[in-house]
Amino acid sequence: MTASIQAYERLTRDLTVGRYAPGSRLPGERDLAGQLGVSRATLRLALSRLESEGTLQRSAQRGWFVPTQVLSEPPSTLQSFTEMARARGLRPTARVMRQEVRPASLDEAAKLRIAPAAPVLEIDRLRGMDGTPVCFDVVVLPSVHVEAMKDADLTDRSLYDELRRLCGIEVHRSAYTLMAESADADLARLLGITAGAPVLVGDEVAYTADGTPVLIGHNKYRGDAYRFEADLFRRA
Amino acid sequence: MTASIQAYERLTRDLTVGRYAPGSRLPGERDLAGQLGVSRATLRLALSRLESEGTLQRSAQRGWFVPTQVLSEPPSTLQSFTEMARARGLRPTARVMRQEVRPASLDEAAKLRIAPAAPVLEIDRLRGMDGTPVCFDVVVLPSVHVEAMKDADLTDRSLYDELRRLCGIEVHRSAYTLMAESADADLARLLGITAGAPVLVGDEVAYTADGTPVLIGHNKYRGDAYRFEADLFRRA
DNA sequence: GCCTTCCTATACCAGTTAGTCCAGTGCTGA
DNA sequence: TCAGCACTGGACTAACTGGTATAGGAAGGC
Repeated sequence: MTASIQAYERLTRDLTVGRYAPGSRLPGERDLAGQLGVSRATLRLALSRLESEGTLQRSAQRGWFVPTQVLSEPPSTLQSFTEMARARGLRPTARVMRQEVRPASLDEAAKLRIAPAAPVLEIDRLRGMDGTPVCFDVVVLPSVHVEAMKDADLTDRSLYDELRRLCGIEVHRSAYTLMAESADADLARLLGITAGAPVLVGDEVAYTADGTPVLIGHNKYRGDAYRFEADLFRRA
Repeated sequence: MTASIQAYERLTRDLTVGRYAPGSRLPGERDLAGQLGVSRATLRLALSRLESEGTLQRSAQRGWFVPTQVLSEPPSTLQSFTEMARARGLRPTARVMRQEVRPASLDEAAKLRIAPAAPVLEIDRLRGMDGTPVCFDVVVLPSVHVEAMKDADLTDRSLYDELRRLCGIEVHRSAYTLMAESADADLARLLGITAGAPVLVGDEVAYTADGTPVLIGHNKYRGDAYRFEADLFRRA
């Protein structure tokens, strides 16, 4: 049994036993090393291990702290499907079902601020997590990005990543609308649910930092497999 | 990550999110340092950085002020049902169906950060616009507000308004979760829809500016009569 | 003998803390 | 009108913190 493992186990015991209260600061590394009878370098090995498993939190030049069990606040940020899946430890998948250039509808032209019937690229994808289909995803890109994206392979890839890589475009803001609907027969078959089952429908217009529309999104999520989370703030 | 940078980011977030109104004075450096869990010297590093980029203005011997010109558009804003209806030119209604004190469940106690089985006030309301039922709304308030609110008349009134009037409480942030479900028979009858029709279910925990939980909300909206809109921002 | 691995000991650095003292501001009450 | 006073940011200090780099000792395998 090495000294660093002994120090680790001793600290683990002290922490589980409540010797150091949640939120409190541990004694300095020099003191702690003395108390445990090991050198500072050895103690730091043990502390790093405790940090990596979340038992302790380090704060440079301030000390080591016992985490408070306060649930973390989910920030109100825009996460792509890919990022969301990865944050949950799941593998995001995407099967491209359609990828073609067509004229923009009036509504799309208005949202993207382009001319009606100007060419747009529509990409339909069935998205899943760990293989289970979760969402049917339609994206419409304006003419300026058609050339760069019309032959891009978006299978199992993040659209946001490809937009950045191929067009140098960074999505900054997204106007999102959510509603609940019933699945029709086609959608039900794609998502593996029964017709009439509830789906969460998200309509999105994404913009760059300077306010240029980048894409229109239309997502239909399985009601039982997806929830939407956001932080809302009240205007002062 | 140094403590001063953490303090800087926390303040930036609070400012963009509207925690401190434009033109208002921040708490004194000593108070603010305490709130952020950082020493005054470290806080002043963060404040100086915010001043150099124009986010804050200092006034010696008086305090730190938020510039009057708006800094940036805040993320998705929180609108009460009442405000939302009025913004659409509709008359908000609310029929109180239940208003009683009961012990908190384990889950509620955790979310409200109170003791399990501590008394909470549950208020069930059927909310409508121009008389048409749109939403079944359950709110749970923690023990501290039970006395002030337990006999309040919330018929056709905004809960947020009454909280401000009777408890001096201002809701600042709300963590919102949305999902799609099917209406069961009871809910369908209340909302005047058929059983199995899609409903948009919102779960909410609302907080004051200092992070104290104020209420838990559980709202079930008619899928065909309500959409949820938000602006989401991508983390820089 | 020679290498690796683990540990100890020491020193220095930059960031942080707690504390003190100061002068200016703004309110209150005589 | 003015004195008193609580509070503010401004400035500074001494002590302490983790982060990092260095050198050396002890044990074990080859």
